[in-house]
Amino acid sequence: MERVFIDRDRVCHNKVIADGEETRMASQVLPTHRPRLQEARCQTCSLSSLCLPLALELDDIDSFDAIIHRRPPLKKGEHLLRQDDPFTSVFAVRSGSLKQLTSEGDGEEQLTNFYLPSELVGLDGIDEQTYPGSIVALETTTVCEIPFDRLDKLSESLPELRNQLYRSMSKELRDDRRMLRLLSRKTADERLASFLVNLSNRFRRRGYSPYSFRLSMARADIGNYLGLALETVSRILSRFQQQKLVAVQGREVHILDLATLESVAEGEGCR
Amino acid sequence: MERVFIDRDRVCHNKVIADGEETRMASQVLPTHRPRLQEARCQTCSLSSLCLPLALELDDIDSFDAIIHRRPPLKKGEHLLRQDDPFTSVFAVRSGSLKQLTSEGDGEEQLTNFYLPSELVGLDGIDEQTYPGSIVALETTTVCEIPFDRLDKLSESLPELRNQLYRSMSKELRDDRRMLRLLSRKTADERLASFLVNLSNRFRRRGYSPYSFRLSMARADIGNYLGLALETVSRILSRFQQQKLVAVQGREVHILDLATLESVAEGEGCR
DNA sequence: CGTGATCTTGAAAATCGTCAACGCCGGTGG
DNA sequence: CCACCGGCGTTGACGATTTTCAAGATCACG
Repeated sequence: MERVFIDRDRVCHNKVIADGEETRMASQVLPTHRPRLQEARCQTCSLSSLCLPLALELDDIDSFDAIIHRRPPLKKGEHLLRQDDPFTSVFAVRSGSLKQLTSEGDGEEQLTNFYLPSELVGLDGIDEQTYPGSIVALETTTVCEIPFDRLDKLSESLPELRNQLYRSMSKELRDDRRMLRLLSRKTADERLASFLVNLSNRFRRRGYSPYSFRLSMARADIGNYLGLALETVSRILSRFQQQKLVAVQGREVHILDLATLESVAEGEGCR
Repeated sequence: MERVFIDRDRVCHNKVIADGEETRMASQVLPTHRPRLQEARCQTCSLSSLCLPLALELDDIDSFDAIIHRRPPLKKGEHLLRQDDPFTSVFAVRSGSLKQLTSEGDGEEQLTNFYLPSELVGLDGIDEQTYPGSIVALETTTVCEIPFDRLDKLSESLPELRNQLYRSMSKELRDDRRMLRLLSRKTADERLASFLVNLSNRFRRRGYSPYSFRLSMARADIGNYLGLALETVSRILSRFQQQKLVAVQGREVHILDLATLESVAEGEGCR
């Protein structure tokens, strides 16, 4: 009756935590003349190798840096923006994490994305000039605001920047397709495994341990995102734990057997 | 036991048929010197108001038109490109329709998108410089090939073109989010209703009847796309027919009660 | 230390998938 | 022209993964 694991296919695209170091830097906004929030510059940002200015020359980074607005940190649960707000900017996550919530008609909200440091928020607002979902901080989170009209203008003269922008959108499209596949063809076990593997990969890319991390989202968020009831998420995590694939307590995750987890995510194993 | 309809929420993003008139124009490729396949120009294309050059001045359309390659029509079942082919171009659908198939690992293929006339194919290949899925014609289909490097170059000097490109990608992102929502939270009935409503809207936008159209895809394709077994698709279409929401015979669809269909898609009605 | 949010676990219900058989349509070939 | 064949679609019955409902347990924060 009970399957050890389940399987069929693979991957997904999700996103989580990582309290970046730069949280400190901007975390207290002094009264009067703002103590150079701006001193956080792209040139010194530890994410610059992952972020939009990735391919730019130093001089060009300066131009790019000049159009950025740093924002005071968002606290857990605060909105960066709300669904249907007019589109003005895209945002790069500096530290912390965000979720995107979309509600249509009356129905409840669908969690359509998690955003981690270096990722761009808001690209899906360009077309209709409004944001298609609300963006909410999962923890203390800092973002860089990039006014889109100025970014567009700048991308005219900086082919590398333009290219990076195209690539960011393209990557998001590709990730979405993976997610479609996950929701359409994967079992609950495969979804959870995919989710964990994806997180692991994203942490690795950012220089964090791919084996130990803290989930910044609740079980309900995970379930909402993966198209599962939160109880199902909980149950399967427990089972993965029994099977020694992971050690989970609360939101702290340790991946014990990444290889097997990957094969579960891919739908190999049984069936 | 049997629910009349089911419901919760709404929308999706899919695509279908419409044998454009320009199919004729390019449909026989004569031997030697090619009978001016090129005579199909953006300036005379009936889709120009929906397609990339949408916002361009006449002169600029000429520049754009100059980089386009027209291709001989694809026959039903033929590949426009295959998954993992190197990314070189994006394609605008002139007539007919296409589907995108993505296979990962060993698993079977997931149908991730349908493409209708005026829509752009291949934008999700920019990032990794390979196409993330195969593109297959659902019927006789003609496309315009747009080499991406030249498009990118041209977009440097044509802000409207650049903008339109951003918007196309952004729209696809937004549609994907809708689709995520569909797969994640909607019942089978809601999915089918969403699918039909979405098709209806897309036909309307293109000047075709939103009430009568022909599906260019098989039930299996619809099921694959919506994350349902093809039997489920069939059953629910039958039920919709009983309920006088639609009249379906084979691939011919007549929408009888669009309003109710929309409310089913939105998840209103019961529950 | 208490209170509410979050998480876990159990049992029952239900939607949907799988298996299977049958019918329809179009095409091909005799 | 008719018959056979294969692809495609329909319908039924059964089974099962997952949801729902419910009750506790644990955690986090004040």
